[in-house]
Amino acid sequence: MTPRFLGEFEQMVLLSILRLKDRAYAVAILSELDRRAGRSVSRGSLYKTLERMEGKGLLEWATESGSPERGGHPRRRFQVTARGVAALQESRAALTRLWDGLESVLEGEG
Amino acid sequence: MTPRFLGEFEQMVLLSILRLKDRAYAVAILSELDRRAGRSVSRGSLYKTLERMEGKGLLEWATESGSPERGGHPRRRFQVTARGVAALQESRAALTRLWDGLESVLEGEG
DNA sequence: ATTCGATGTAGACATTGTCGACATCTCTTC
DNA sequence: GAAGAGATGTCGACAATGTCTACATCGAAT
Repeated sequence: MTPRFLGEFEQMVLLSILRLKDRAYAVAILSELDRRAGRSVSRGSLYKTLERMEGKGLLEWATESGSPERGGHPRRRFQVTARGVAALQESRAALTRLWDGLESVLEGEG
Repeated sequence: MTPRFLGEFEQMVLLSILRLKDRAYAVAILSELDRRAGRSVSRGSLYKTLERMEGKGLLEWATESGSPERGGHPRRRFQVTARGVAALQESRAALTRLWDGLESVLEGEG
């Protein structure tokens, strides 16, 4: 099993977790994705991707027991592993190299 | 059918074509992908992706009749459409927004 | 108990990513 | 002029990702 490349959604999810630091809960990731990347997906989609990436060792989570105000029941806090960070760095480096020199074409908002 | 996002490979292929300008032939794209993104795929993989993106209007091609020195038989020259460029801009903008502020984490080469 | 809001799970299916094998077309070279 | 070789391109199959909807739970407020 070759350590394949990150899918584009996987990349965004990992990035969102990193941004949220210690506040990376599923729902928060969902809204970060929506606000930052204009990407709104269902919870199911997110969880599936989260599970798959856990299987690949790109992220991990800790289950926290019920918190007060909210629904008061356990939820998971996600965290990107060192391996996940490395994968992110590679993806970024590759894209950066491809973008290099194309700024004039790639600028502008559609 | 929602005008979905670009897959990560699609993104790289489009970018390679843009970089090659008027020299975007299949084999050239393949080596650009390899050199710039460290991504080596088979010709079959590339053609499949090219066909699919043509179907989505992200790129187009012109068939050139046999050239001298080479195998002397027709080959296709690819070109990214306005729509493809727009998709590329969106993907880039989304990633940029997610990366913003994470430079310290994303730098370094694994 | 019933409903509600916050979570998480399961199963199904569409889209992308990836190959290897096969088919063609010319130019060489016997 | 048939057999190879090199450059293209085409096909069919299958694995990996992306995506949804429906369903199950738990605790709080009814």
